Amino acid sequence: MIYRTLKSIGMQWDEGPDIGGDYGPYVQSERKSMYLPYAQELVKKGKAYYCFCTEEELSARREEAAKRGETFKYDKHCLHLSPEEVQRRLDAGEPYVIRQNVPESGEASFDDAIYGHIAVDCSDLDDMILIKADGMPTYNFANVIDDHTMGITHVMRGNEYLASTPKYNLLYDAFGWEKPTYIHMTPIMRDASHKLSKRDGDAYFEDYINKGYLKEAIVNYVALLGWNPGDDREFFTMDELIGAFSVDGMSKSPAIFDVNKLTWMNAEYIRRLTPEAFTAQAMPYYEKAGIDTSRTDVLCRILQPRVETFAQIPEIVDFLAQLPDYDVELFTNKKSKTNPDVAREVLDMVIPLLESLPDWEEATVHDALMNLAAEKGLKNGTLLWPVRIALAGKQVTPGGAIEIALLLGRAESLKRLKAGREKLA
RNA sequence: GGCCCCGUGGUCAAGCGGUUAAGACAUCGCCCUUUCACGGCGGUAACAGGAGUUCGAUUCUCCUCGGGGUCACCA
Repeated sequence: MIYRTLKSIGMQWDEGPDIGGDYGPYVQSERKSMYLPYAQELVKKGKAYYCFCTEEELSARREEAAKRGETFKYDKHCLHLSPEEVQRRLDAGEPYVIRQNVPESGEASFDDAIYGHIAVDCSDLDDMILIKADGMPTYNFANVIDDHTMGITHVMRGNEYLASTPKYNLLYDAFGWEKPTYIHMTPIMRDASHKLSKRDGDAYFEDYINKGYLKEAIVNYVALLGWNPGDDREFFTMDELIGAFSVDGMSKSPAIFDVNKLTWMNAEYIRRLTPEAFTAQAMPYYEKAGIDTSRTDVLCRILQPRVETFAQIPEIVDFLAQLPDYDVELFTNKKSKTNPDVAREVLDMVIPLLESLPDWEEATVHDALMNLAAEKGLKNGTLLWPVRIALAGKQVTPGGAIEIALLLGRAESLKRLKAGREKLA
């Protein structure tokens, strides 16, 4: 899913398990044999040591410490084993792990591109396990070896690693390796205290796509979470994003994901679509709504400025497919100066007028209706409100009476108008 | 609990010792109008709290409070 998502938004990578590259293998299980020699090198340098303490023993001690309200820290017991004893136990095939030998005092630190200098006291650090009893490296260790052997220069990752990075850097120092540039980033949050998480049921990229959001809008919105370009620009294509990006604009504090603003931005993207692009994106939703698509020009005109996500389309146009069962009270509207009595008179004039029209072109329908209003000295609204209600059977519609008439076509329009007149009888 | 990090309106987010504390979303009002939108104009709304430092703190320091992260033979 991650590959799919990255590809669909146009993100590319130079190497990886899927496309290969010069620094492979890229799958952990295919690399397992390369870590032990590095750990042994550390042992030789006195920066690591063999440990024969069992897991059971350790977890018992950990529990005890927890009971006393203390933080458990390995006491370096096995560091003090004599070389001879270590060799003897190794030869005897006793299970062992290799632990990092963290100095008893001093400071471990690094400089993060966003957070600056991060330092922790070595005395607070535990001698973490580098190689497990099964010979596999722990993530902590593999992470360092992999980054170095793969020639990684910049590490961008979640800031949950902020506190443990100084400890990893002790390893770089022990090997005498150059450290990468670290850029720790805040997570995107659901609310003030929970991060956004697909696992916890939060909607993710593909969910939004399925809800009718445009991928460009999602990328644009998310890019602005935890980063700002240094000016007031808000709309970016991927290329513009690449050009404008700088670590300087990244924020130290987490940002809460606001669907509201995403939705607004999506609406902006929709409005900027060409009519052709809009129609192409909207078509599946037209079909879902079961509406006639012979006038996509009119559909686009009324929907494009109104819709915030494509998924809203079926509900908004449902009345086109089928006239809802509506109440005559809908014909009442104070501002348009209309009520059932007025509506009856209006429909009595409009129906024969529309029946007599030579064609059903927009200009023809429009002019006929407007001229009638002018002739009778009626407000446009007074004439058009009843027509729209009879055509749509709904108080709120996208577009006005004329547009709806065009979408419905002559026969259906007249049928609905007459049905409306019936209701008013 | 120890250690690390963070803290400007409801949300995103400028600000980097002196500002009427930007802008955007949301919200409210007005205008436009053929309903609803779109669009235009305007309003409400913030420096978590307390001590310092300084002529002057949103900005620097410390403490408190709040939130997050991390303390595995998981990654």
